[in-house]
Amino acid sequence: MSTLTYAEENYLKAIYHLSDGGKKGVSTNDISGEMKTKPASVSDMLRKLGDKAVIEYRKYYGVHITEEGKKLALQTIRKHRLWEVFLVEKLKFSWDEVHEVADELEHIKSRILIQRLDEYLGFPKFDPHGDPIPDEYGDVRTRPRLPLNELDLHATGQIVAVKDSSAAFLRYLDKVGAYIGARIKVTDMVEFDGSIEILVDNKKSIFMSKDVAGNILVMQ
Amino acid sequence: MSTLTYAEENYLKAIYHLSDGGKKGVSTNDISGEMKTKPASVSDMLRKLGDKAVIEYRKYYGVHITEEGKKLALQTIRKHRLWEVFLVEKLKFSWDEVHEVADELEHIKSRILIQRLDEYLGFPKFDPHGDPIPDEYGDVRTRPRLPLNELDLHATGQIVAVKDSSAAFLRYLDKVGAYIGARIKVTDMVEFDGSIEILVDNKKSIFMSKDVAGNILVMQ
DNA sequence: TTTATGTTTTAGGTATATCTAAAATTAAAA
DNA sequence: TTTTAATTTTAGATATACCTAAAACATAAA
Ligand SMILES: [Mn+2]
Ligand SMILES: [Mn+2]
Ligand SMILES: [Mn+2]
Ligand SMILES: [Mn+2]
Repeated sequence: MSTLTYAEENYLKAIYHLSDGGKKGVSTNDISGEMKTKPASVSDMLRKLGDKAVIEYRKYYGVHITEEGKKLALQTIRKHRLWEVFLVEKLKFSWDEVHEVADELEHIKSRILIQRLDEYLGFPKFDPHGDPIPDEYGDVRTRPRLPLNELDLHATGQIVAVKDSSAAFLRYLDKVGAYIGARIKVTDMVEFDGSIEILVDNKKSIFMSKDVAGNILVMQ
Repeated sequence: MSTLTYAEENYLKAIYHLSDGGKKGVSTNDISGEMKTKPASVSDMLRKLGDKAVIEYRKYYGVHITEEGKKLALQTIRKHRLWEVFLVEKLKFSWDEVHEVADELEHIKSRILIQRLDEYLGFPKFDPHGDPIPDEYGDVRTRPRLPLNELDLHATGQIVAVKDSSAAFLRYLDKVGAYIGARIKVTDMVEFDGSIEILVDNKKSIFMSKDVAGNILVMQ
């Protein structure tokens, strides 16, 4: 099992996410957009990742992640999400501040560090954005979840994650009082633009656009 | 204030240590030995560090660290030592396991991270090896300390730090029962080779070579 | 004061990770 | 089926961080 550089880890993680966990192929342009590097740089990197057998690369036809690549990507994701939990739970970061720092911390190479961190945090199963934390072996316990805008009128559910975890979106959620774990009920729907009104914890009413609702994931 | 790469931070830290905190000049060969890179690579790096004005570099005559360089080196040292405290105090690492990991963690760029970590750890003043942790502004509270082998017979003191913090030496100290904070008394001295016997906490007697004693720092 | 030795620098090369500009390829439109 | 447009790759640069081998330099020894 060859070891990856920081840049290779970042690309592989991007490919894993873009491929929806290895289900779809991913194009050079998609990766370029995600990584904010030029398509020419992506082509270079894909050749290298192909040589290391973490992706299957057919020129001009995009890439698929291999089993080995999936395993390595999940290790990086595990580290990223554990560090996010640490930052929020222990260092009192807010959930919109953790991403950049975790993007650096995820590359620290030490098996024992991650094992001890996991233990120290009480073996958390989800990160501050509701995303599942893979275990040591790369197993992810997924739970069924769907975008809030797909709920029927009067349906109830619980907010379990966000699709968009940009600082701007997370701060907006803080402002209106939506949070992971909140119990919600759809109290109104506007046919015209798909915007909805929800009741949070049987207390607070929030009105939101379809766009916002589409980035909130709920469990029914 | 230009920003440094990981490699530049590592070299600057080495130069700071080798120069005894900026007091002495440092040679290319010394740096080469410390960094385990070739002298030719060191010359390259010195030119770059000179351009960034963190050292004063006169070809063939070694380098001196500048005020700006000292400040930056102390920031890296601060981060290194805070992470070491975290690893030992929170993640239950032993003091001989923390160095390599802290050598990676020290490069994470986030002011707020270090502030919060410092706070979370209770603003520690010394790392697990007894070395002082510089504050945000690079101020170091030093305390007078001398090698144990320089103590007179029957003198008392307290172990406050180790000079050599290699895993082998630290594990040896664990084995014989010497630790930071221990109160000691020199109970015997062998003229011939400088080896000594000390009494730890008025309980345990330890016999050690001059070499070992020279790597233990005490406060009287 | 010249020579020898050790130290340091330069010259030139490799590997990673990026870029721009040009060429190649695929896929869509005419 | 040919042309066009979009995508992707290659070619050639740049920057960092290392290397080996050769040249330059400082200093200690003769
Ligand atoms: Mn990253
Ligand atoms: Mn997250
Ligand atoms: Mn380091
Ligand atoms: Mn230390």
